[in-house]
Order: sequence, then structure tokens, then C-alpha cells
Amino acid sequence: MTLYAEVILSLPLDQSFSYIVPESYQEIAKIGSRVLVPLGQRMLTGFIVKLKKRRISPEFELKEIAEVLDEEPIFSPSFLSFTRKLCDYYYSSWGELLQASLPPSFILKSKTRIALSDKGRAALKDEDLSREERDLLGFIQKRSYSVLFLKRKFKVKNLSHFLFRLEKKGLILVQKEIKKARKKTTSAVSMSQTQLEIDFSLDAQSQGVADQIARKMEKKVFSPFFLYGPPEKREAVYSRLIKEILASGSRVLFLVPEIALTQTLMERFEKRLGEKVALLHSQLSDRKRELEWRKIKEGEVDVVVGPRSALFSPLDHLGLIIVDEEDDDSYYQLESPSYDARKGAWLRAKHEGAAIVYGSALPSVEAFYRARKGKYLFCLDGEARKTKVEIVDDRLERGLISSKLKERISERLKKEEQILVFFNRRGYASYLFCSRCNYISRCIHCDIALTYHKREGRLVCRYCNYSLAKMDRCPDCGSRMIRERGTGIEAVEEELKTIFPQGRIALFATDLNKREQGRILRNFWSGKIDILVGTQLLAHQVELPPVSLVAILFPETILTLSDYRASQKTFQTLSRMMRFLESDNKAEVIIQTALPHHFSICQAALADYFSFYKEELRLRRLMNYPPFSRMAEILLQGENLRIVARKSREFSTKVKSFEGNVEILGPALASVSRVRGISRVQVILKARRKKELDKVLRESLKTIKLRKSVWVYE
DNA sequence: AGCACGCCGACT
DNA sequence: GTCGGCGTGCTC
Repeated sequence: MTLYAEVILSLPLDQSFSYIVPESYQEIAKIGSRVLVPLGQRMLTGFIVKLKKRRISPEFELKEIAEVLDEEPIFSPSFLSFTRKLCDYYYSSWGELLQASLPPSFILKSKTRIALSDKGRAALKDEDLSREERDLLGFIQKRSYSVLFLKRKFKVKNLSHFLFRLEKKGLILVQKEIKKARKKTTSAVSMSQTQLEIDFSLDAQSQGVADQIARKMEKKVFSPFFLYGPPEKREAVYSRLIKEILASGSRVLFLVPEIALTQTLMERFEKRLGEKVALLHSQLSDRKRELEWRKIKEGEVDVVVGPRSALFSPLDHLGLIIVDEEDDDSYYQLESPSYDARKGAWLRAKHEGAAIVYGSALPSVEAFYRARKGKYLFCLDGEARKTKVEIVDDRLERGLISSKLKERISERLKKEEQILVFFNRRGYASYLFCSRCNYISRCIHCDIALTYHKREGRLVCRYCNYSLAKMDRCPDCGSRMIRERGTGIEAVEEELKTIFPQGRIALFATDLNKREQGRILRNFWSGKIDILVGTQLLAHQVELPPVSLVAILFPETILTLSDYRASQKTFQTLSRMMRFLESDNKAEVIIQTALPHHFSICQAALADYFSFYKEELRLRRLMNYPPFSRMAEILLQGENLRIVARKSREFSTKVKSFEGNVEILGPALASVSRVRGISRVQVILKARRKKELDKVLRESLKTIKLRKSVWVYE
């Protein structure tokens, strides 16, 4: 009897392909196994998601599976259904996500190699060939090359056509070869003893919360929890829960934000949890990643710690998923296949009957709202800390550094105390312009003005890194009246150096490479720097020595973003910056802003999350933003703006043709309308429920043949 | 996504 | 007349 397999491939398509399972593979072809299948001219790695005795699509001749690559399925049924759901939710391609969840070496593809034929060798000697032909044939004399390589080497347009003709003439050989599958090794399992010596003293409240969660966890059914409280308290509860879960024979997935995965954190985990922990991070080599993947798959690991991608660890018997610092935006993967790991963790926990615990001291408004409504919010009170914060109204000041701030800085310098200064715009000036003809230097690839970086003496595009040497004369009218506009962090540094020539001042920004960044941080730790000036990047660093003065300049730059979460981001960023303050009661924060009365700034200054939450929620409700609605942001991209514009109008017409309560904003040019030569048009959809959004969006997306990305906010 | 097919302008 | 550009559509 013939067996048919439904195979998912890593293509940006929302469909599976059917193949015949050859007799010889019928025993080992299983749901969740990798297979090698022919598709068109190519050979691709796919994943079996269904096996059938009856064929379903009789219109055409089916091909056979070329090879089954796994002896045992690589994906469990629950993993398949969880990822399927996740992709549905975020309009991502399932195949791409499945592929992305595996170490790169697990994906085999046919590679077409081009070699010289005997006839070609002869032709090279005497026959007259075109210059292109001679170049190419000469090049492949010694060895064969892949098409991709040749494409890069020879700038011949439409190389495949060119090669096709050469093949027809018999001058070249087109060889299809597949990178051989790795030997299916079942690594020797070296079980190490669990070295769990976690013993955190829990206070009565944390103890109570931990007990409640633990009791629910015992039932081994899906249950959500949100821990609202300071990091130390959360950590103590986590440890207690991890201990319980491991004792019951289940496993733990611990998600952390991308940036928080520093050496210190890893060391702490390693020390505490012993060798049965897999620590994943984005800088792992392919080889190392494969090793860790296998270790987890073999069941050698009880706890997996990692950033959003760790969500896809092949962990069995999952009893608990922790998502710490829930508010961090790095959980949302914006590049395709896009998904939000926070939602993903929820779905995975649901599919595995596991508990999920979110934790944060500054929860996202959406999550906090849901946790309260769903009655799974647990509060761990922090010590009430009275921080001295002063908001300086910048509109009454002249110059970058207010007189009050100057005063405070010089006091601290006298006492030889350290100071952190945050400012959120890179470079020296936002742009340069000619005051005679108003010419502005813009990027040739992107629709944006170039930022002036004084150190390098260059104008740089922050989207594509295109750069120009700074000019002395206006390229347009030739005048020397080039002026700067818009303050950048280098200007802040410069001004500080002028005011405090005796201070040791350093700049911390993305322009510096990792080594320089490391050096500056070390110098700050060792006290060789008095004033450290940094952007958000610095605020995201997990550890800095506590200082007695934190100065935050113009946090309102975030508020001007056209994003419904701008207030939340401002509040979070300010709170993060403030946490570097010493607990000493002489320590203080100065916020210098032109919006001194904005609630996100005021509430951050008061460290009053709840008041911020209430106000933000009120505004979200008024404006019908999440969590009161579901939003989808669709970005349409293409080389030709005319086409993108036309298609986006078609798209919006299609959306409007549906009956229902879907609100549409746009199409409109994206805030940066061109990046790397690609034009971008944006459409935003809002609906009360995700289902309403889905109905409209799924159908409308199908009709648009254009590069598109969809982001979902709920 | 890749890759083939097919229809138009500019050149041996 | 061919070549080679690119737009369109399909891949089990």
C-alpha cells in the first residue's frame, strides 16, 4: 500500500506539499521527521506533519521523498501543534519557523555546481567564444563552483539563462549535489548529578506566593502566573519553583531578554544549577548550538536558559516556563519569521500542560491588565524606596546642561563620586544643513537625513550605514555656511568636557566596538571615569556600579515616536536608567525635559508604576489601543514606490470590502519611507478581537504579491 | 524563496 | 532576426 506524506517546507508559503513515501522508507517515515524532497529543480529539507493512506490531491503526479533524514522524529507532536498555532497567530510561515528552530547544520539543500565539460575544455582552446563565456569557462577550469558563488563573482545579469545556454551547447556540466547528512549519532549520555543547592530565604509573602504557584503546578495542567515585584524577590520565587518542578521529574524553560544574558548571569545560573543546565545565547557557534540542541533532545538537560529563541528548545516533560522581565521588547522578533516569545511561551505551556510564570517590576500595560483580569497576578512588594528625583524644565534653560544639573555635577565631582548621564540620540548633530540654500545632506539609499558624527568627521545613515566625509562647502550652492541642527550625544559629551575640564568623561555608544565598550565599562567600574555619557544601550546593560547622580536628558525623544506604546517605553526607559542609583538617600536623579508634566515622566520620577499603569490604561481605552483591541501593523516593501503604493491601495480596498468591525489606518508612507533603496508603506488594522482581524487579514494578505511583514499587538 | 517561462526592446 | 531584460506564476 502506498503511503503519502504531507511535508512542510521552509518557504514563505502557507501550504504543505504531498509526497509519496517510498516502500523502503515506510517504516521510518514518521510525523515530525526531516525529509529530503524534490521541489521543482531543487532538493529541500522538509518536515513530515501528516501521514496518509489515501492521496488527497489527485490533480497531479506526486513525487517521492528522496530521503528520510531522521531515525526518530525531530519534532514532537505537541511541538508541531504549538509552533503551528504560533505561526498562525503572527502570520508567519510555519516552515520557516520550524527551520529556524533547528541548528543550521540540520538543514540540507541541493547545491547546483557548475563544472567544465570535455567539450567546454576543447572549446576554450580553439573555438571563438564571447568574452563572458571565455571568462566563465576559464574560471571553472580547475574546479566546480556553486551557482550562487558564480553569481557573486560574475556580475552577469540573469546568470541562470546564461548557464542554461552553455549547458545546451554542452560546454558545461550542471551537477546537483547534496551536502551529506551528518551521521546520526546518539551521543553517549553522561548524566551528571543535579547540583541543586538553591536555598533562598523567602520572606513570608514570597513564601505564600511560591506555595500557591507550587500547589497549582503539582496538578500538571496549564496555569498562568504573573509575578510583579523586584528582581531579587522574583528570583527567589523562581528558584523555589524550579526546585519543586525538578523534584517532580519535569523540566524548566527559563526565558530572559536578549541583553540580560551576560557572563555574570550565566555564571550565576551555572553555579546554582550545576551541569544540568543548558545556557543558550545568540552568540553560540553553529557547532556549539548543535551540541546543546542534542544535549537537550537527549534529555541530559533539566533547565534551559536563553533568550526568545530558546522557546524552541526540544525539551520534553516541560513543567514550567518562566518569562522574566516580561516588559522587554526583545521578546518580539521583528524579522521573519516574526513572533512574540511571550505569547509563544503561553501557547507552548498550554500545549504541554505546563505552568507559565511571567515576571517583571515594570510590567507591560497589556500583560498587567490581563493578569489582573485573569486573576493570576501575584505581587511581591519591594521595599518602598524614596528616590530623590528632580525634574528640570528645560524650556527655561539655555544650553544643553541646565544650571541645576551643572551645580549637582560639580558637587559630585568634588566628592569624587561617579555620574551617569543618559541621552538618547546618537552622533553629534541630527543633521547638517546649508543656511544659505537650505540644502540638507540625506542618505542616497534611505529617506532620512544623515547624522553628523564629529569624532569621525563623517555623516552617517543610521539605517544603512552609508557615510560621507563631512563637507566644508555646501555641495549644492558652494557656500561655507554649513550649520548643525539637533543635538546628539557627542555634543553632550563635548559640552560636559567644556564645563568640567577636570572631569574624566567618557562616551558609551553603539559606534564603539565591543572591545572598546568593554574597556569603557571596566574603567567606569574601577573608577577611572567620573562621568559616563550613554544612550539607551547603556541603560540596557545589566550591571553598572551604583552611582550617586543619574542625569537623564530629554527622555521625551521617545515620546515623539509614532507608536502607541511611546509612553510605556518612556516610563520603562526612565525607570531602567534610574535603577543605577545608589540606595543611599543622598543619591539623586535629575531629569531634564521639555515635557516636565507628562505623566510617563512624572510617574517614572515617582517610581509609581501603578499610577502610570492606571493613566496609560485610561488612554489606551479611550484610543481603543491594546489591550482593548488587537492591532496588526502591515509593512509593504518594494523597490518601486509606484508599485508598492498601488498594491497597498489594492490591499486596503480588499480589507474594506469585508463586512465587520475592522478599523483601517493608512496606507501611508512608513515613518522612514525608504530604507536601503526599498520603499515602505504601512497599513494598520485594529479590531476588537483577534478573530475579526484574522478573517480580514488572512484573505487580504493572500492577494498581495509583495514583500510584506506583519506585526501583531494585543 | 528560487527557478522557469514568456513577452518586449536593442543589438550582433 | 537573436539576446537578454524583467514581470508572472508555479513548485507536491
